Amino acid sequence: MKELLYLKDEQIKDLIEQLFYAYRETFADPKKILKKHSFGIAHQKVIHLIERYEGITVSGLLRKLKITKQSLNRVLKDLNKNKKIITKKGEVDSRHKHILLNENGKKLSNEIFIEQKKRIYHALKNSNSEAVIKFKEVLEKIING
Amino acid sequence: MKELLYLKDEQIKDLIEQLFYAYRETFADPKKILKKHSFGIAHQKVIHLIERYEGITVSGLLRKLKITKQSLNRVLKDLNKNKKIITKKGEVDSRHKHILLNENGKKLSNEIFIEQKKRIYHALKNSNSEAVIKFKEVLEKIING
DNA sequence: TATATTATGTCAATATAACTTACCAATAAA
DNA sequence: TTTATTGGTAAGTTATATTGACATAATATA
Repeated sequence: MKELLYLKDEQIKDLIEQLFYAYRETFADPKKILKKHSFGIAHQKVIHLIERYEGITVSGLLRKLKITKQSLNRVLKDLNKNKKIITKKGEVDSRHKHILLNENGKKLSNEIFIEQKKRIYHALKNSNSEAVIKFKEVLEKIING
Repeated sequence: MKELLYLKDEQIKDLIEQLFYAYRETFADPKKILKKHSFGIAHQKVIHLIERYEGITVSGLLRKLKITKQSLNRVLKDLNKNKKIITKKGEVDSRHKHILLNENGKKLSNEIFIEQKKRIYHALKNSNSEAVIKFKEVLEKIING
């Protein structure tokens, strides 16, 4: 039977640690830009999701972020007050509130992405396409338990 | 010239998002165990590092965690009060304080790891060794900017 | 139609993890 | 001897999130 070195505890611990560093660094990169707008990592994540899932509802955000609505509401209020988002009442189900970035928000979203992109871009550029595919595959498996 | 699909913005955004989910889920798994000891994710990270780098110094932890010493000190005090760690004055440089887990701490560290391991283990088990190697390679590149 | 559920919002209090600024003592290095 | 490093501490603040309770409107279901 083949020895599965990468299933050894030390390897797994190493991976857990690296996952932490990779997450932290990736999400720390746009800090300065956020600070200029008095925003933090919570706003960053919400902006990211609104950009990617245009028209996402409040409950949609809650499911993705896994935070309480009180917590999310603070962030949405900030984004609203600073004129980064607009909302639209659901046409089918008028309880739904769909959230979108306005021009101002799109601009900020892009500034954030430019900063965050650098690190990932360089990492992927220095890897081959197969490595990137494998990387995403493993990530996916980690997420889905 | 070859189209590098994985370098497209949408792919990079996807990856950023997945990195967040993977980190969050991985570090959320041992929550219940930590709660039993009135510890949080900050304690979890410190315990992890002390276990992996036995005898690590305070400044060593600070470099890895990238937090302030006031913040770290709160955690170390908690771990001390709850008899999870011991400290040793440096023999070469007596300014250094080396931190180690005692039996109690090792036991807790292991309980935490068992929970955290499941998710990663299954992800790796369902990937081939090459995928795992590639995964770590890309992670490393992300960390090192 | 009456009732239950869902989606959203809000108030109040609390917790966790971090921060800033400042200062101090011991030790080691230049 | 001056300077830098290592560690500790005090006081106050901020960011993000929590719990629990309550409220309104809209939709779904019995």
